[in-house]
Amino acid sequence: MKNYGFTLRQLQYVLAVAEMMNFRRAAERCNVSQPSLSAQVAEMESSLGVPLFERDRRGVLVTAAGQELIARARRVLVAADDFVDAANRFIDPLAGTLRIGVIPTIGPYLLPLVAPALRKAYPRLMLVWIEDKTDALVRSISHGDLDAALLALEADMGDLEHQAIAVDPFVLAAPSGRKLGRAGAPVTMNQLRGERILLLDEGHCFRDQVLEYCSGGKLEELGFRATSLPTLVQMVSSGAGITLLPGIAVPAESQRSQLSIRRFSRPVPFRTIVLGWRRRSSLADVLGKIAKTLRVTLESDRRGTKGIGV
Amino acid sequence: MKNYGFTLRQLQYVLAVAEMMNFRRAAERCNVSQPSLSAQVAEMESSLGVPLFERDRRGVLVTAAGQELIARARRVLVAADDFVDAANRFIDPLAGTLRIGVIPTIGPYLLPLVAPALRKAYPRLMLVWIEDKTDALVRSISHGDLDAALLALEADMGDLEHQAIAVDPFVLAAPSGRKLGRAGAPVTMNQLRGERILLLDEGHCFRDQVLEYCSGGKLEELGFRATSLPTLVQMVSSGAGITLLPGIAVPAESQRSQLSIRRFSRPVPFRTIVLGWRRRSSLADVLGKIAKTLRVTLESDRRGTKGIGV
DNA sequence: TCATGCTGATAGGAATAACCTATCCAGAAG
DNA sequence: CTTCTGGATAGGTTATTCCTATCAGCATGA
Repeated sequence: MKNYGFTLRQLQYVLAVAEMMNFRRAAERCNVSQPSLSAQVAEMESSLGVPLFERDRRGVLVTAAGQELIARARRVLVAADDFVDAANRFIDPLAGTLRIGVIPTIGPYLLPLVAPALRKAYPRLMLVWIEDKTDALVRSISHGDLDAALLALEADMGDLEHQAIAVDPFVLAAPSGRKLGRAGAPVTMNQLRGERILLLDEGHCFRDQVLEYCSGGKLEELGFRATSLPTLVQMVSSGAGITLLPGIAVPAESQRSQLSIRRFSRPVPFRTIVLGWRRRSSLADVLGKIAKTLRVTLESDRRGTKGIGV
Repeated sequence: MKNYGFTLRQLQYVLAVAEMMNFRRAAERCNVSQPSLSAQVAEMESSLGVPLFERDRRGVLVTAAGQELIARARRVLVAADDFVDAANRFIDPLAGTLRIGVIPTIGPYLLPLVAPALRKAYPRLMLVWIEDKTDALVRSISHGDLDAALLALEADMGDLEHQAIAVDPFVLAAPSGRKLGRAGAPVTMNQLRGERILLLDEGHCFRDQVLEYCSGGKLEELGFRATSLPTLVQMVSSGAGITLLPGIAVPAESQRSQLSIRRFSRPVPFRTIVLGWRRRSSLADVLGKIAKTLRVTLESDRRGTKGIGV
């Protein structure tokens, strides 16, 4: 039986240094004295035979070997986290804290709809929601900083396991004066030719989807950034152009008087909202249950308000 | 920064107990005294709050939680192994030992062809070959007992990453007297109807492929087991029936005088020989290089002897 | 120029964890 | 009723990990 020559704690220390790029702050973060941490990191480097950091007087540099090994160290700790999570779930399967990410074009609209149902279904489960763009969330999940995320299936989700929650059709938002085909009839993609289509900021997967669907239209790069859907809608209602909106955002965003919301003709553009998590996460079955709760909640909700669905 | 409450060594101990189903032998395997191991396992259980084993007087039972947690513990250690491997490769990228599995219908025929080239290309690399059936090899890889394996792509390889090495067309082996269509012309699948097709033992992926290709033929379950291709060929040459052979085995197995080897007409049945390894293995790039060496060696070899290829 | 503040490394001693040998206790087998 | 085989317990030793205090190199700013 081989001796690993390093401990989980040493891996934590190395990770902390890599993250903080500073031994003192890393030590603080780990609740140990700086000499202890220094000693452990040095011990680890000598037992591996490879230096991970270059100690310069003004800070820390990560060596090439360090880059590679730190990523693998993180994997070890993610697996270890998973192990303790699994153990805890044997004590109480539906207790503890879940950190769930959600993208900005879903979060503000979906969470109010589902939060009460989740609280009711899992009273001992503390849900923490973190809003960020898809790629940041996916990275956080694989680093073990998040347990799951609500994403659009159509975006690049990396290697996540997932379950569908809802289908979210897109609609057209135009200034209320603007005529597009026969009033009330579904809008076709052709009718968008020549229109100024306003886009969300870069990094939003919803922007990418709109770009793909509207590749025929005249896409407008704006002088300033539309950092959120409310901003975008504000611009549309003041006559700057038209835009697409996810159906889920309509109830909240269509309150504006200057705005006209129109359905698209088939094939209706849409996205699939999914809950995704790390492959082989110990939380997989709890997350599966939560996904189901979300799906059921939204389905029954849809029958009431016609908010989401195709 | 959280405290894991357990050490890598404790995980090793738990794994050893799970494998040996006996504390004393597990301790021996870990080179510690039985009380030390017992104490560490108990310590771990209490810090997790979940018992992993039931100590019965006549041995050890694994609890339900144990089953689940032991699998996850193994993943932690596989990640840790990977970490040390990665570190070692920074010391010398092409040194060390690689344990490579190979299936019985490939090993005896392919290894003699490639071993000299590998020794020449990677003189500081010690290659250990382990022969077993596909599912056992795949399991060993994911347990970290093997680094890679030579398999048929058409079999169920689980979640392995892989690179193709060669395409291996199948041929027909019949007793030399037997007539099938025009002599010398390629044999069609239809001409096999009514023939007694002998099959390899269960568990060989080659058997499954033959079953799939010949689903129209009259497949013979034999009274005794054909545990290897030489056995099978022996039976064919003594007139018990016909069989399919992988092309790679032809040079070695066609020496028998009573045997006639025939090509198939298009579409020629074949398998794809690949080198597969654990996803995100730290050895991925070394294994990639080895795969390339194998591919190149076999290609140049083929141009010489017409052994493999389509 | 010289104090000050920031890096990380070093020294010595205290606390903790891991280990060993010897022994114990309970059930199974002879 | 003894012996064997399972694992748990006791007490002392060794190894590891940690702490505080201090050092050394380099930058900044008075």
